[in-house]
Amino acid sequence: MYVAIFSRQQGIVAGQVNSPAIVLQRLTGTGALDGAEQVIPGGELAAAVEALERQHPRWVWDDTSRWYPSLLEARVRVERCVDLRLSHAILRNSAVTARSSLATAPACSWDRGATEQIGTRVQATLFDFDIASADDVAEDTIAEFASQRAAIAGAAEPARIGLLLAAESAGALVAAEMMHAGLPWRPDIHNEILESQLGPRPSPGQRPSRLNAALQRLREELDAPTLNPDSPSDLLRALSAVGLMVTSTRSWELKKLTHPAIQPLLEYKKLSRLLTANGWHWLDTNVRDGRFHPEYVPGGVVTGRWASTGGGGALQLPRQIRPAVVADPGWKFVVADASQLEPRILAALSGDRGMVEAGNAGDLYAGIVASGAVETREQAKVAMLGAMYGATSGEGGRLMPQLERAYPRAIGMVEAAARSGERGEVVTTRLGRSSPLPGAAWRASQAEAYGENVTGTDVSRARGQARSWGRFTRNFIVQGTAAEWALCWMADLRLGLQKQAAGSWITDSPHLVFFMHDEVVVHTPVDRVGAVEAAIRTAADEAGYLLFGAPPATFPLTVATVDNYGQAK
DNA sequence: GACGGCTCCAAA
DNA sequence: AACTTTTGGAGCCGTC
Repeated sequence: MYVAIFSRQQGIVAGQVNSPAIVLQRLTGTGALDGAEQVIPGGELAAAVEALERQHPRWVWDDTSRWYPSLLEARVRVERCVDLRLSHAILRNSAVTARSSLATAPACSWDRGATEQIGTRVQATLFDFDIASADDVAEDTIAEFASQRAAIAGAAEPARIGLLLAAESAGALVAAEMMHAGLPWRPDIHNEILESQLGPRPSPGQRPSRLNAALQRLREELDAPTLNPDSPSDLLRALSAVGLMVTSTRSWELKKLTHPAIQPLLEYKKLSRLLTANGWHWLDTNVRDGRFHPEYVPGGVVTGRWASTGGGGALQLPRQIRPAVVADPGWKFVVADASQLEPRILAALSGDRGMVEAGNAGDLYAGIVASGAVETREQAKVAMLGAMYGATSGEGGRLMPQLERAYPRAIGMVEAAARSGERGEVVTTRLGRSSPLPGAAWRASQAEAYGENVTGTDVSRARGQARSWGRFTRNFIVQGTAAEWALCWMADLRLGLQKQAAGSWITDSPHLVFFMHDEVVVHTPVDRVGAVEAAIRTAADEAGYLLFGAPPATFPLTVATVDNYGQAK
């Protein structure tokens, strides 16, 4: 059962605008109307959704981030939804629905970004006096749903793309729920970490004492009393003045040098990073009432990974400050990450039995060594990374022929994806997310390399760009399919936890509080730890099954039950 | 003063 | 000089 939900301007009389009404409309699986619409005042939305939710509908709405946060504020949770905006983005680009009307139609409002859409559409509903355009926006929801269902039905394997859209939509629900719940955060412990590294919190505009000390030592050693180490050009000049010839000021580059200035410089960089990225200012602006509320952006990365935005930097949370993530009294964190996810995904995706078996022994890299393909675990690791990223030189590149002999199907698959990208073609993940086409500049420079009056520079630049796009498409199939696995994992885990919760509110029972590409954190009462761990493992098995069918490929987890996030790995 | 490009670094 | 992917954010710096 599907229920579309959208707003409609009602009772517009000679320039007088009432508050918008909400329309609920039951739909069939093809998007046909199923019964009469229900029109309710905006203020009764939460109650109406809560009542209908008992029938377990799949809510069809334009944008989860527009509807769900206010429902959660009213303590109303939904089980399932169709996020039309996220689904549209996938269907518009996917090779498996390329011939659908949805994909061949001209660009429309569904092709616009989330923020832009919110800005224009909400404005249109609230303030636009033109009744026709207001109604267009509302009715659009049902038409779009029907168009999407037709596109799915027309795909060669509707189940796969259908699963992807369900998982993507479930991910949007998870993101909203995690934003709502927040990640438990102890400002006092965060402050202790900052003070132990930087010194006491300085007054505004002042440098912390330890940072200042490092800066003064650096200036002395370089004999540069006004040096600003935050300015790369300033720093390069000062370094070369004392005979240190470097072309960049990256830390790993500086570590190779021997000079009394290097230690305070690296110290300055480390402390400065901590202060600017996760210092007191970050704490003041991102943590309130003991919770960090990061802003996730599902589908924010071309490969299907999530992005985050809003200054919190949720997906780059440094290990250094994770000890400030502390479970509530009587609660624990169950932290689980999918071990060696991407290489395992490649093994399963390509159906390379040898590589799957190497992984099923436990440690995939050790399994590769055991097969005789390479000599050390470290070699196995750089070789696999090289295969997935497209290393051409260094040890990774050098080991590729050996790896290819041992695992021809796996390596053949990423090589084929790279060649497709170099030709300017799209590649597609297991469930049907396709890579974007390269831009006009890329095409122009490729065409130019085959034209007249070409110089060697033109050709080598074009080839370089082609290889670069090939590395992107090579990685796309692996990173994108891994993201699909993670979405299925999280979607199934969410439902598993919800089932266990037996009707209690999200934050009163075990719930997801953090997600980072291949890792989840569940905040749970101590006595529920065992059941949570079981749900996490069941969900991982289910994700593997959904993507690749019955084993052989397994996706083992590393699970830790901890009081603070810093204790996990 | 706004803006974009650049460098650097955090994560997976 | 590097030669391996995807991101977000802070600060610098030149341009408008």
